Amino acid sequence: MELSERKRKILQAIIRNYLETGEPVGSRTISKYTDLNLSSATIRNEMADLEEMGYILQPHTSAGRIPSDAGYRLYVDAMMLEKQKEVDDLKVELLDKEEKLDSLLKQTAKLLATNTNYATLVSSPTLHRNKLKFIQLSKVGGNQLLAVIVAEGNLIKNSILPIDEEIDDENILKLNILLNTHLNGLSIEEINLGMITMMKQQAGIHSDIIGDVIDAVAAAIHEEDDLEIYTSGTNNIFKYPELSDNQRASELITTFEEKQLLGKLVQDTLADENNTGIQVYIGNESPISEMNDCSIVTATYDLGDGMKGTIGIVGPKRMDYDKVVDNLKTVMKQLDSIYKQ
Amino acid sequence: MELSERKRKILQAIIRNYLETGEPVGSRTISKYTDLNLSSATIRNEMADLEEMGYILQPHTSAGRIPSDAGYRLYVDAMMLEKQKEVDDLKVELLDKEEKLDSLLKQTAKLLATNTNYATLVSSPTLHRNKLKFIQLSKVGGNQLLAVIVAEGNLIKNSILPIDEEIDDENILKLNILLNTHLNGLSIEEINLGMITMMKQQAGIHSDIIGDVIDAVAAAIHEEDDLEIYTSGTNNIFKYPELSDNQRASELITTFEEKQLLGKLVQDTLADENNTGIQVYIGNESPISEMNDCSIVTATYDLGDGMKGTIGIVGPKRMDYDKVVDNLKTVMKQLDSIYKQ
DNA sequence: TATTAGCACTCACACATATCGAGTGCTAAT
DNA sequence: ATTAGCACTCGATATGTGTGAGTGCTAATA
Repeated sequence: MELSERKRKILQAIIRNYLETGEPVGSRTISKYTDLNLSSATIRNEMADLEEMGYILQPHTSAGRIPSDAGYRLYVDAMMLEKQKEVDDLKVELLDKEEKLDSLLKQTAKLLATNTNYATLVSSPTLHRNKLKFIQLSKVGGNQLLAVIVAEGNLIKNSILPIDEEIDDENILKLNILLNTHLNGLSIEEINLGMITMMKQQAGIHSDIIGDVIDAVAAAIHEEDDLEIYTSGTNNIFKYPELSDNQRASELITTFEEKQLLGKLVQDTLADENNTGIQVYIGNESPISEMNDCSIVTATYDLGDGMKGTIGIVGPKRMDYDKVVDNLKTVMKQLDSIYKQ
Repeated sequence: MELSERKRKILQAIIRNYLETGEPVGSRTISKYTDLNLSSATIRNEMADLEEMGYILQPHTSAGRIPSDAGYRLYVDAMMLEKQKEVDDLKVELLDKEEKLDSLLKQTAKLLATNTNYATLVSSPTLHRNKLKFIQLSKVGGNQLLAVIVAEGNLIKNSILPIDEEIDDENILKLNILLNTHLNGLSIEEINLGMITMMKQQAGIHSDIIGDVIDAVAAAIHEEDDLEIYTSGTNNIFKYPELSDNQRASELITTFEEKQLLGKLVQDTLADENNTGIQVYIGNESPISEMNDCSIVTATYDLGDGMKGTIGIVGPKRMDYDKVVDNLKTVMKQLDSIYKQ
């Protein structure tokens, strides 16, 4: 069957209405709501068609219609197309400049949560792709070394390395020079076994201990530093009855607390390179099965120097996509401008 | 009125039963439950007395009785007294040795949550009271310094200091020596304005920039580094109907997400020095008003070197105090032994 | 005097029943 | 092609009715 212009309008009206009320929408409502000047009976016929086509469904026999995932998808795609032209300057409270990146990201999550009334998450950038800027070993206590690793974007990682044998200051100095001359400027992915054996050789393997330390530093560099994810407004899910029955709420809360589950989403978003910056997952499209009753809108922020991360907004399928996308765009713009100074 | 031995037994029976079932307890139940061999009528009389004394209450006229906060308090105090003697060796899965403190604490929270079926929180130690062990400044990039501050217990803090003017390596070396000779071994609280001006003088105020850097380091040291709090098992609150209506659940979830609210609890617990290690807050006794419908059991862990933190377990007022206390004690013991190696 | 049997009473809760109204699909008229 | 009209469906809401666990009180009992 063909999706006529009229059907499109009716579908859109149904969705708009449902987004607002959360109640199934009846034919009479649409008959008045739109400027089509059609009777409810006609609408009913069209609705029957739309149902057959899979864009809407009836929760039970004598109820109105609600949008199906496919219906939402159609709607969202159309909206995104609109938005591309639009350079909407939404008034959103400004993010404060924060000295620390993590405060900034936490604040971002909070701002979006209060603004949109949905649950939000923001991932911190990981230094995997970043270039090493600086490495420093220092003695702390008799049998421990502190390794400080700084990557571009001033992402810092500390690691305490236990050592078996005392190392004198001179050797530490040598090691520092060795490490920095070889590794600076490389991205973490580029540091492989070859590099490491090469360094060991150059250190002159006069003592095992030096080799051990080099290994330890390499390990520290590669160590999966667990992706930080900040969440906010989890409690917002209680504002939407369709998400807040005990079963569902419990699952969602758990997902938000066990942040590593959200990692999937973050990776998924970052992986998709060719996107315009904003992605929408509706219901089952979500990479996180616990969120199959939700919609998720994500965006990738880029603060330069390889500092990329993900912002996500999670709400009911009938979320106000329009508002969410606007908010995300505005926040991205703000993040961008904060970085540029 | 006097709290006779018999009344005490009846009260205890009521509480025990209510802890299990969560339902108001009737006189007939108690008549059989205990070995007192009293008829339900007698029990009823005693119950009327207990109610007058404020230890139990009736949710509505024709219902059984439930314990009041005062009743719980009596019960818990008696139990704690018991426990003091008891060296209970509960079988609780072992914590793994983790290289990183934060993983260990996260794991602790999780273990306790799955074991007890309540929500848990664990605070990381703060370095306020700890002695400085080591400070290091390094240049990263043209106009930025990296300050690494290590305190006893290997608590590490990084701070990027922006500087106006280039500093040469020689001066950085001098600064490092100056900072370390003066500050090492002091606790953060001991570093005051006097110290700082003293250092500035000794540095010879030949250049403003040195003074600025010293100030920045001092600021970095004192900077409130926000108390990390790890939570787990928040979803457990849904297992207790008295906590999981939307209103209450939403509040609790928010409290657990906005971790700084939990800070109050942590401070409260740490402040109380003279305790045996475990504290119980029942209902309104809680320092967090959002948790007035809950009970909270807290303990202070001490990994030595001033690394103290708080563990908390939050559940309904009818929580299994016995089990919770046992679990906490066992976990403390395990933490202790992990540290000692 | 302390305990208990007995009885009238209360009240939440479960269940059945009736009513209402928003919504539908279908048919026949326009 | 559109629409008025009508019978029908079904969730939601209100209403009535029993049921049972529980109570307090009184009078009998040990």
